[in-house]
Amino acid sequence: MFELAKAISLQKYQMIVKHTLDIMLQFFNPRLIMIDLKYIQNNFEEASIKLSKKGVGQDVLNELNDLFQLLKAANSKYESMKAEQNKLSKLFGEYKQKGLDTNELKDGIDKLKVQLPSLLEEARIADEKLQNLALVIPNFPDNEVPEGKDEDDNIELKKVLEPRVFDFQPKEHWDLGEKNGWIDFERGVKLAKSRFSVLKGTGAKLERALINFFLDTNAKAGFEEFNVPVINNANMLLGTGQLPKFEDDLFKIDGEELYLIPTAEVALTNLYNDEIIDASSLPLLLTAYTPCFRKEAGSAGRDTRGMIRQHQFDKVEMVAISHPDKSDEIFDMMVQNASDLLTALELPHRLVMLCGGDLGFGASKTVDIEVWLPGQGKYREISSISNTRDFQARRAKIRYKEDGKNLFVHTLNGSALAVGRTLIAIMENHQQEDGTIEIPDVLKKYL
RNA sequence: CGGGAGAUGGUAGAGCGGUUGAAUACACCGGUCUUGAAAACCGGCGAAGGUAACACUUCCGGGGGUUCGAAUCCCCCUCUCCCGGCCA
Repeated sequence: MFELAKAISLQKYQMIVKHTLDIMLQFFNPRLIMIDLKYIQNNFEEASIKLSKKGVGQDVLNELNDLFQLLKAANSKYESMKAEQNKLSKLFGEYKQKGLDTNELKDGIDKLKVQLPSLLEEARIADEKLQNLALVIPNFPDNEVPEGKDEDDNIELKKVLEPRVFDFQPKEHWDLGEKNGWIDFERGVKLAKSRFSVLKGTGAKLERALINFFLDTNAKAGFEEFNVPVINNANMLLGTGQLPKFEDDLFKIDGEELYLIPTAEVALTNLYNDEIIDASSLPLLLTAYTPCFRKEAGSAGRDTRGMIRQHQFDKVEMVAISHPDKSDEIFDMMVQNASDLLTALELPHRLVMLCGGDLGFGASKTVDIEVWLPGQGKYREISSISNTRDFQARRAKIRYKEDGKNLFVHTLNGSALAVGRTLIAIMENHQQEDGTIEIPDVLKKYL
């Protein structure tokens, strides 16, 4: 997922957002979409401890709180004066109807009208400043999320399946891919640029088989299949948290406020953008296959060889829109479902709880699933399941109605699974000494 | 890309300068009736902010303007629908 900016300072925040937000606000009205300011205000200590896990300094929270107070003060000043004006205008109408003299009223209104614009402007500026800052504050991590800086501080929860012992030197997937004629790296680069590749023959068929296998299995777990646009507008990317902070990671359509999605999470979650869902229809379990597009801006030099880190890759994604009371339960189910997919493919893997520093921007809790790659002799991420609690729901205005009240849902997302990396894992784990690859039984009926 | 129409609450659909946050219908929720359900009748029913609760503010696609006052008038933008061209 996205790299979290470390050691974030106020100035850096303001610089990062200014440009993108300016552009976006030309096209979209700035609705009040942000983290829970009231919670921060009422639980300042707790909030700052939580956010420090994600590297947010206390100065940022102080600034946020000050802006919030400023906005409230400016608003109430403006609103009471506006109320006065509305009252007089109403009277004006009545006077006119009765044929009374309105001159005095008009004078009163005129006096108020001189002051109103500056008060409104004051409130508007406070609101804009507040939002600029609030939109780049990451989600609060759960209490169970371990302290830590980076992936070295993540905690292994469990291992599933023992890595196979090879009686020969296992090859890396790029060797196997070329030897079997499944992957053509050169021509992928020719067609687009580096970090693109071409699958062919059985490689291409396996990719398709995996997609179908994943979708079918997810359906059995209760997820409804969707086919969604892979181009989404800026407002949707704002809703799930990719914008404004991570624009550099996205492919943008030239001249339009449209982006290629970096994950189907964006489209699936935002299906319910600005909607109020009846509590009785929760949870909504959604799944979709899409290609995903990422600039990998911060990853220069990493995984340049092979198919691990591409600008375009296939993924089957799960998304859940959940009642707040049920999201932990659903989270566990999603982790289990993703893990079961790997088990069915006979791929050794482990579950890892991400530490605060490695947690994504919108996540309050994330479990990564890492698959064993014998060629590299390492576990590598193949799925990432996150509970964002109400973080995305607030931004995307996804609510549910219960007992007449509108409340924010919880949203969750997780890969099930990254298709290209699964293909790699199959090649490396099920390779034979002669370089051929044994296809797992569950896939055979899909070929 | 060219020509026409439109954008109002969950949906349909009135309103076209004042007390209309918005008629009406359907949907939905509560009640009466019923063994239970349906029907009928009565009542409620958009959202955000704000408040202890009221008050109050904002929102009729988005932005700006006219006016004492705008869902209603004017300008710009976006989107949708119909007709024509192009095209999977």
